[in-house]
Amino acid sequence: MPGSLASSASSIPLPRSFYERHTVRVAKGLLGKVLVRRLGATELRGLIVEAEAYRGQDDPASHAYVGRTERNQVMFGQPGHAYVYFTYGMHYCLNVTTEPIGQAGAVLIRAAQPVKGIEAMRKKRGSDRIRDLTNGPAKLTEAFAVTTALNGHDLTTVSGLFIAENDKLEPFRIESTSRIGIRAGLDKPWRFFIKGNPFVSKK
DNA sequence: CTAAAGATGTCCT
DNA sequence: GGACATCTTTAGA
Repeated sequence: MPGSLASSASSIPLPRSFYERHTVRVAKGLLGKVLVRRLGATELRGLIVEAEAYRGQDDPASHAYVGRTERNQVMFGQPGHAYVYFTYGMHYCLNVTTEPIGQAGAVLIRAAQPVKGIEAMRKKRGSDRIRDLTNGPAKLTEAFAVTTALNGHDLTTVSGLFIAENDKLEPFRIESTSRIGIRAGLDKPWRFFIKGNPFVSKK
């Protein structure tokens, strides 16, 4: 698969400074980066193709809109950590924290393009179709075995879960829409995805 | 293919 | 008690 969008060998985590910025900027910046999951001898990799920005007081769609609570506290903490929550009684969602300490912010990773460990993802998902493996926030966490056990996990060191730069990435265009599955804050176009990528959720 | 509805646990008022 | 940053299955065109 030389030259393909999916090829990447980097295992260097993105630095803290990448995350310590305005959440919208981080959300756009994460497109094309590589989500890496290490489970013993198995390594899973996925190219991030869709993400949403959630901020704090100025964002009625955010968990942090109501202020600091036990669930959302990691959104207020150090940038570059995983914020994982459980929703709809059966699903997990993976976010990465943004903005300086004390300021709430997180980016929801909504979809990825499987790059490595596809067979392992198939087993976890119980699905044959590659396109259905990671084309949605809860599908992605299931394929990557992400649960609240990883809530607060630091993503800036090589470990069981981190995000790396992509070595060989073809140019792409970013498209934006309002965020999915929310009632408030629909005016903000804070959902970003790689235009034309088949692994983007919805359509 | 689209649309509708059910499953199910946790958070927060 | 209501809402929920979702997915799957089923029914129908």
